[in-house]
Amino acid sequence: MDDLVRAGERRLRANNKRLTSQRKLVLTILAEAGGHLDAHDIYERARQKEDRLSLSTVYRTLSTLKEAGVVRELRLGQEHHHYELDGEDGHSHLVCLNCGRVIEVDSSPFAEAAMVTGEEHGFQVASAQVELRGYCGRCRQ
Amino acid sequence: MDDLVRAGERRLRANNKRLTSQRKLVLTILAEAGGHLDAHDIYERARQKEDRLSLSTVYRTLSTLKEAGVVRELRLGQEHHHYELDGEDGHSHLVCLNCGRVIEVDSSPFAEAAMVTGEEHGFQVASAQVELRGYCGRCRQ
DNA sequence: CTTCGTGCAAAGCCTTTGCACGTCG
DNA sequence: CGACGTGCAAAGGCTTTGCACGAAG
Repeated sequence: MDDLVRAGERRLRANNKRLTSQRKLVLTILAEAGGHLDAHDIYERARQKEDRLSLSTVYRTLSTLKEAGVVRELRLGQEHHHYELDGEDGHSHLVCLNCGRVIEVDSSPFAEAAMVTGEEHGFQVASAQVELRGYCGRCRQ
Repeated sequence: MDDLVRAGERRLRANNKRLTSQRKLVLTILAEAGGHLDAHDIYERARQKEDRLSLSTVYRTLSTLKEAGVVRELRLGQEHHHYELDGEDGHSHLVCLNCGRVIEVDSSPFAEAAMVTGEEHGFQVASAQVELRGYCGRCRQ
């Protein structure tokens, strides 16, 4: 988990970005959460840690991290964005239409289809985002 | 193409929704476009047809059509939504990170993986949205 | 030191909503 | 006619931006 933070820090350096306390904080929060958070979540958690961090900085930091390839931006059926650390493993999301729960799953089953589809259209695929909507086990009764 | 409009109209009826000139217009525009449009696109095209249609009505109509299962809401890497008629055929999108072009492709290659992934997690998949990001043929040099 | 990042507040964009009027059925 | 849909304008939520101050390298 700390590794993820360090990897992120290294990547910032590689992109000639300064390593500020705010950026470390955002990285740490994302690593601790493990999953998808939105900008406001991050802001709230930062405040609980008694750190100072403005919401604009959260957005700017996320944007920076996204450009540096450290963070991935998601759209999970909500109106606003969610973010998660971009580890080696891509993962997809199952969104329950009833309770709103989001399950993260391995997306390797989709990787091959993505490659094939891309090639058919002369398209070089950099990343795939798969979102499956439906009903989770609990809500299926 | 007219068939799609008629199917949409039938579906509105089935949902006890009135068939107003504005709703017909939105349906027609979506059918003519064949692909993904955002709310503002629809609004602009309506004005070119010299019809009166407010932007709020576009949004309300899209919301109605979405509930009735006539229209599908997409998030194509842009900040805002896009919409398209929900035909039998699902399709996925290839988004070029360089020029922003969006290519629509058949998504049946992903259907099986979606089923399998869903079942593994006790999840009943209702719909899948796949977005591949990368670089299109033109931009690859 | 110089450049880049931050905080604050204000603006921006897309989208939703309240209200009175118009239209469908 | 009566309920539902529309237009307009205003409000709302998330996100971005301008500016002066503060921190990183």
